[in-house]
Amino acid sequence: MLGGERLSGIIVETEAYLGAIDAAAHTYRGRRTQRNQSMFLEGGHAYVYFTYGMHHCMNVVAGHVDEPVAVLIRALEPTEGLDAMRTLRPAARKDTALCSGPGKLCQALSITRLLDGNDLVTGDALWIEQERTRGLPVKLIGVSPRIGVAYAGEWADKPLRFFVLGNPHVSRP
DNA sequence: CCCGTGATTTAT
DNA sequence: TAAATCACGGGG
Repeated sequence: MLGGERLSGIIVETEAYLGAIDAAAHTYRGRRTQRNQSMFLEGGHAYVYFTYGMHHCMNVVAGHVDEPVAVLIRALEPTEGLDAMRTLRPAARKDTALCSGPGKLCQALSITRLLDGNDLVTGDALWIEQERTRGLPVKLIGVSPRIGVAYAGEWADKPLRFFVLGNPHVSRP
């Protein structure tokens, strides 16, 4: 929600981060810091962090308490509040550039660290609902290695990115 | 391709 | 305390 208006989209691209064993995860080897502490919450909470001096990224915590696994939301197909999103993201020249990346979608929906740790099930500022007008056939789910984790050794190549095949709002095919 | 930008982490 | 890093995005 932003100023009483609802900004929303359908999740079309995600990546899984598997906790202490995953060299690409912020919680690799059980690291627990001020930044990543919300990854240790019960599943259904948000983990929002700030990086590169200008971008935010949003994750959905996916494990139980002290089991720090999460799903990074990498792209949305925007559905409500497109005009507000265009204002929030002046650099986006086409609507497919509004939410086609983890930093982009946070800018488009005004998601910042202020929302870190929020409950995405019961929240009224930031939440996730089941998408109920369109199903997604399993055959339309693409799988690939994760993006931007080349430093992670063997974990760099694991097939942990999932996206909707052919959807133009995905960050890259 | 290269660069901004600054919080966070990791090394002294 | 200091240096390096970074789950990115925009512009050339």
